[in-house]
Amino acid sequence: MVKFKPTDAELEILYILWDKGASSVRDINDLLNTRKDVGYTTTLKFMQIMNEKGLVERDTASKTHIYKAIVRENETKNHLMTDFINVAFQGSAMNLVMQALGNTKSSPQELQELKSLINKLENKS
Amino acid sequence: MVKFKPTDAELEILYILWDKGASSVRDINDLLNTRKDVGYTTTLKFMQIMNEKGLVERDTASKTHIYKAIVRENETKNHLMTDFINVAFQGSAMNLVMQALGNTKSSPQELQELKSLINKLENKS
DNA sequence: TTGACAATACGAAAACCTTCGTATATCTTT
DNA sequence: AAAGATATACGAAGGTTTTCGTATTGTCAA
Repeated sequence: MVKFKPTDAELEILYILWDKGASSVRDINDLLNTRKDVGYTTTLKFMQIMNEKGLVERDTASKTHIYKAIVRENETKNHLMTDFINVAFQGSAMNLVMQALGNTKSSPQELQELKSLINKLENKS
Repeated sequence: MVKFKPTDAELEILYILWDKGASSVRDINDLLNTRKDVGYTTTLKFMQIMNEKGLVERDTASKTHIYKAIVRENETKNHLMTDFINVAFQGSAMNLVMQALGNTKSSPQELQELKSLINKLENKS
C-alpha cells in the first residue's frame, strides 16, 4: 500500500523507475532532462526525499547509489485512480469509464477488446 | 478552460459548489466539516483565494457573500482526466478504462449500459 | 444606539515542495 | 600521490498551500 501520495514530480520519477528498473541518479536525471531542465542535485534531492518517504529504496553498496521503486506500478495507479474516482465520480468507476469513453475516440479494435473484457466480467458474476 | 490547476482542497470545494450550487462560506464549511476538521476562517480564506484565481465568483450584495463555481464540472473533470491519463496511462483512455473495469465490480445493469454506449460509438464511426 | 452576534479582511505562521549552491567524499587516471 | 571528475550530504532560499488568530465591519434586536 502506498503510504504517501506522490507529488507529480515524484510520480514522474516513479514512472522512470518502473519503466527502466533500478537506476542511478545520473540516469534518472538524464532521462528527466530529455523533457525538461532540472539540475542534477535537484534530482538527487528528490531521490533522497522519496527514499525517506518510503517510495523508493537504494542500494548504497557502491559509490553510485542505485534506486528502485518500492511501490508497485499497478498498486499505485489503482490507488490514484480510486482517489480520483472518489472525488470526481462519486466513487463510481463506471461513471469514470463512461466519461472517458464518451470523450475520446477509440478505434474499432479497442472497442472490440473492451467488449470481450465486458463479456469476461459478465461471465464471472 | 481551467486556467489554474486546482489543488485537492480546492477541488473538494468545487465539488460542493457543483453539487449544491451557489453557497455561503458557512454552508461550505459545514459540509466540509462533516468529513474533516477545518476552521471557518480557513474555508473563508480558500474561497477568497479561489476567487482571486478565477475558480469561483462571489456575490457581495449582502453581508454574507455567496460563492459559485465559474469553472464547469465537465470541463474540469475532463481536464483532470486527460492529465491523469497522460501521466498514468500513456495517454490512452482505453488503458484507463480497462484498468478501472478490471479493478472494481460492476453490476449487470452497468455493464449493459456500457455495452450500449459501445454500440453507439461503433455506429458513429 | 448599543450590545451581541455573524461575517469578512488581513496578515502571518507552519508545513510542504522545488530548486540548487557548496562542502565533502570517492574513484580514476596519470 | 595529486588532479580531475563524479557522487552524495547538507542546508537553505523561494514558492505555494494550508491553517488560523485577530481586527474590523455589518446586522439585528432590545
